[in-house]
Amino acid sequence: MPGIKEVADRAGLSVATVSRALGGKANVSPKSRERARRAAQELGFVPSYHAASLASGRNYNIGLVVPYVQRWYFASVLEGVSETLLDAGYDLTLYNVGEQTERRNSVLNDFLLRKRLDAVIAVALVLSEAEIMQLLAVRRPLVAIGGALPGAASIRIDDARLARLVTEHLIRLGHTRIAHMTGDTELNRDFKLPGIRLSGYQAAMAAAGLPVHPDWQVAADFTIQGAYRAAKRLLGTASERPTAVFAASDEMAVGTILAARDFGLQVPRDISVVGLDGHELGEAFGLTTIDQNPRGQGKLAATTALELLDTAWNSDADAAPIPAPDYEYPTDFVIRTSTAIPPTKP
Amino acid sequence: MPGIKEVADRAGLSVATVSRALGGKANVSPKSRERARRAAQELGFVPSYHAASLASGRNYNIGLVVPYVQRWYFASVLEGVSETLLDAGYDLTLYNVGEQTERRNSVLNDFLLRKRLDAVIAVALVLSEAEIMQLLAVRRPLVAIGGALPGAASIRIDDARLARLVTEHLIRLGHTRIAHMTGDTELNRDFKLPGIRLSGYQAAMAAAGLPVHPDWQVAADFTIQGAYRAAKRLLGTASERPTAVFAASDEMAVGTILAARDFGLQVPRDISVVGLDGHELGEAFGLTTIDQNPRGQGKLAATTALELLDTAWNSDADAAPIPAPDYEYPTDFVIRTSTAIPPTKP
DNA sequence: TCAGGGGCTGGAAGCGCTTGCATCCGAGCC
DNA sequence: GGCTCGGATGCAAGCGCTTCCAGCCCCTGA
Repeated sequence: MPGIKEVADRAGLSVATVSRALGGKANVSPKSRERARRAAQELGFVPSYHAASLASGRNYNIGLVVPYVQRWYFASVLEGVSETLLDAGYDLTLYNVGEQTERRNSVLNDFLLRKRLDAVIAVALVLSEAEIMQLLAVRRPLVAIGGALPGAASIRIDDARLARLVTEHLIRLGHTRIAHMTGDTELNRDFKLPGIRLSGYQAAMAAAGLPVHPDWQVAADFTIQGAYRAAKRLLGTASERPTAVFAASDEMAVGTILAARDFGLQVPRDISVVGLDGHELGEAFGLTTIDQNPRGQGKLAATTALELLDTAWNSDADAAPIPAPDYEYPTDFVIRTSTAIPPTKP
Repeated sequence: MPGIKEVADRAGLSVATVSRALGGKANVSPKSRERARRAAQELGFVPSYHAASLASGRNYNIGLVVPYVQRWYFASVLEGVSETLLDAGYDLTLYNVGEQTERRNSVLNDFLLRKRLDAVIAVALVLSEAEIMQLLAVRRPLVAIGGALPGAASIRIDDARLARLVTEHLIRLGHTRIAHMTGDTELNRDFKLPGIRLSGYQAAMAAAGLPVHPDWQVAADFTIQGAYRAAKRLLGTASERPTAVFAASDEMAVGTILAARDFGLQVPRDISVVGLDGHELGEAFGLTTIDQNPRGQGKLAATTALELLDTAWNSDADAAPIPAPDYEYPTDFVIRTSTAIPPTKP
């Protein structure tokens, strides 16, 4: 495998000049640059990232921490981040930490801090203050999506407000018996999202003076199949069946629609269903939802991380800490055909 | 940030001994090892991966190349790989290359060869012989899943045989008008899987002497929503409606079931549907399918890569190339309630 | 004409580890 | 008791780059 030395020899230049030439640095004559390029090309030279990182302190590698790659939201964020980073010539190191706190911690300690990541993007990650301090102490950009981390840059949507919005949509249509399918937090107590969306629902109901029957709050695991089972319970046994369901995710909304169909209920004639996410599947089900475009959020997060890195590298090491931006990502209320006025009493 | 030098000073040992102690190498007295450990602990020392890699040639980093993280199959493989690697203390560098050949190539050239990956796991990746040579030339383990690469280790299932199996299941039930929903290869001509499963279907039909009506072969993009649209075309316009559909993936099978329901067709009374994959969603739909456990395949692929690395590092650099194992992953025929005997003619 | 200055270049010092080699020491042996 | 042997240790040479710094050359302006 050729090293930069071989390239230098072949180009008739010094190692230093070749390094500058290939690295796009200034102070290299066009002629030398071209010679270096050609020599590298001919030898099939590929610089060693490790050596370059060691010498320069830059890694061109950003870490992404997600709890569940399998789920639509996280996979979408991942996709967005991946695309942006790939285009920028950065590597993406993925930490799919799952719900086990233990693994999450070992990831934080053993990996994130090992000086090989330039920045970290954390999706729906809840950290203790000490952990955040630890991460910020290494002076690397930290970007949070789907759950802010104090001190870190963040891309977020106002989940409480959006949850309230969709609930109000149902209320405005005339519904009074509105159920909510929330997220299961048994497996991961750190996962705050379900609680936030739930609070938006409750706020809207309270503001409208509507009762929330305990049976109308069910929990599922954010998957279609989980929601399907939960909705069967909801629609099968609720003493007074709700006329509308707000599911905390589109996948769960779809599961709910499927369960409703199984009971012979027509959506939206007999029951209205709304979700919140913007899942591609929503269209096939005519699902009314709010599109939060997680892929776009991922792209924005990656861009933000890259920008922060740029600023960091172009400023003094002892300069004031860079202020971390906080973006509220725009969302889109998509009204389709899964919502309508409630059925008139038979 | 403390370096190994600080640890050595604090422990009253040499840098060399500390390195050996923390690296778990032999020839270190228990006492020194303990002292080194404690000093490292107290200083919060974290070794620099780059320096270690540069010096040792090991990266503790494995690359995973997938076309679409968003899809169930790939996300599942990713999950399996990720879990195994995390447990082994390895990093996972993800390359979500998408369908663009251009990006795929730049990934191969600029990233994979940059000496920072110990091994590469490629999912459903089709490479030219030259590309494979290039990858193997760097003498790093290469493991393929979902599409073998000549010369590389591979984890695979016999897609043609399995496709034939599910088709035969329908034939055995008495179906003669069996449609097939295949994969869309427009976006990515490299994606061979749809063709292979299609051939299994055709083989089974031919062997049974059954006709394959041109209208009975439709294509979709492997998503529920895509299959839903395609199935609407299939079931809406087919001159003679099929009594059974074999969808090339579970997601497409689900889309087909949804479309059938929209036409007032009951599954399996009016129409039988089978998939092939083992998607978690299958259970909620009573889907008959073959479970190929991609998560398990991912775990096996990671394990294989780690084993190959072990062997490589414990053998001479000039030793004979390590034979690449080829595993056929076991599958599981899951018969549920989406298949039954065909309806009797009205 | 000559000093000054800026653009290029190359030498060499690291970056922070790992590891081959030489050294040292204590235990076991004759 | 002297000698051998092997485990434990430290020294120092890298790993393959980047970048500081000094030096060179040539162009400009006085």
